[in-house]
Amino acid sequence: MAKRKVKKADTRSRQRMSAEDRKEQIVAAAIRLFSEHGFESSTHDLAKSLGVTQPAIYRHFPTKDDLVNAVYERVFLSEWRSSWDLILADRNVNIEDRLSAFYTEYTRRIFETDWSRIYLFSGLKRLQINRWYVALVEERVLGRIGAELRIAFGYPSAEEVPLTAEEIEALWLFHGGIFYYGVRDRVYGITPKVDSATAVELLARVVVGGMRTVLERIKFPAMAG
Amino acid sequence: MAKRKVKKADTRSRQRMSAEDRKEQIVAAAIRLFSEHGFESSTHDLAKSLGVTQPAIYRHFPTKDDLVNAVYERVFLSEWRSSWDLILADRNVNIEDRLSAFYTEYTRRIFETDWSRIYLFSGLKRLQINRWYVALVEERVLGRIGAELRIAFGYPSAEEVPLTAEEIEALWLFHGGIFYYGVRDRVYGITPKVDSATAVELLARVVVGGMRTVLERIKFPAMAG
DNA sequence: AAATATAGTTATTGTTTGATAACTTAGTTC
DNA sequence: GAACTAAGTTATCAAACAATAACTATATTT
Repeated sequence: MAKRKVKKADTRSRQRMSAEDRKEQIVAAAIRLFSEHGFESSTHDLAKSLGVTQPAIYRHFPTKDDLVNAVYERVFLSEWRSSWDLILADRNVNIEDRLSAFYTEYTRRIFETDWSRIYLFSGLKRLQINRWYVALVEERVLGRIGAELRIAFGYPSAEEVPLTAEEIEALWLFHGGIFYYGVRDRVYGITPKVDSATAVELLARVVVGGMRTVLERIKFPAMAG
Repeated sequence: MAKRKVKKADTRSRQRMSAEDRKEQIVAAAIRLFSEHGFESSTHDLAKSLGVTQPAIYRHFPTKDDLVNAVYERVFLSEWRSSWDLILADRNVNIEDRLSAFYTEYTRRIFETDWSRIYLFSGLKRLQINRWYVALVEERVLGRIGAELRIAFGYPSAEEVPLTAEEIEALWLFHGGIFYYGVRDRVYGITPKVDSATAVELLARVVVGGMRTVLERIKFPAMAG
């Protein structure tokens, strides 16, 4: 990988890659480039970063749009780790520690520089894929956390009394809060004063403290007194 | 404004604007265009939206970059309302209501579609202006709120014991949370299930509940017990 | 009403961009 | 080892872009 650049002018001895490998490599380089300069980055620059000519990209992707879509898929459709669900569901652990453990894992993904920047670049286009992702978070993260908090605090379960819009929205405040920690760091390039582990601990703490206050003010029909 | 388009071909009767007015008009149109499609929007499209030719813009702005900077200034340097400071400082009102009132006013600005989208577009460029704005928020919003919470909860004042990095970061979680409410709505185009007034009320509630928990765990040197 | 200043136009330029066509050569198949 | 496949190149294109030059016509000044 480092050696190729040396034999720059001598195209005769250039290594050729399998279509599959090259395609992967192009997507990976595109993610790096797009996350830094947006999806308007030129295919010429992309090719340069790979040490190939610009038409070479068009052998693997019919249009630039196809490449962009491949980037979306690679970034957003990277599989949802089922271990994340398990962390939240483990009632042997207290809820604050579960939240801390979950967000430690989850932020490992969303705090990746590439991930958060690509997410915002695409979000600004109001794409369907962002709507889909937001719905996913609401269902698999916030819905789960909301349900566990109900149990932890001794309120009716989410099966008995579905989570209210206020509960979900309050959970969005916290979720958005930790996401925005990553935005300040990775997107704006402003290093926060506390490291991400501390931020996650703080998050777990304020979720518990804050949601207790939210739940106190909800009138649950089936409750005594 | 509506009439001009009719006499399209007849340049003889076109109204001319003063340089000052036209400059204002161009900036206003640029904010609309850039907030929707980013700063890479073409000067041709901008001119079209104004019903003038593209070189006309270059009479008022030497380069596109100068226009972009004019947009930054207009969006970010819109004056800081001193009434915002007063709302937070009024100790005759309980802290939750103050927070609610403050964020009602503050979100009126940051939830403007133009504002939040331009903010993110420029943030993705890691511009100095975003660093400056983040520092402003930290000082004039979070610093103030943190200080008032200390008083409200009976802890040592921020003058006696400066706010800790954890306190500021916890306040960032909430602030980022409400900002992200606006992002979901205005940037991604996904309408949240509760309106912004409710979101602000929830915010005030969880700030009070959450920060109480955060402050409980801080060891204040001068405290008895 | 002539002279001056200037907002806006038409026409054009040099670059950058996504994309295509025709060719070359590295690797594989028989 | 000849024939074939396909990864990659060179050369080129048309459209879109920021920017400039030269001109036109509308105000304002005198």
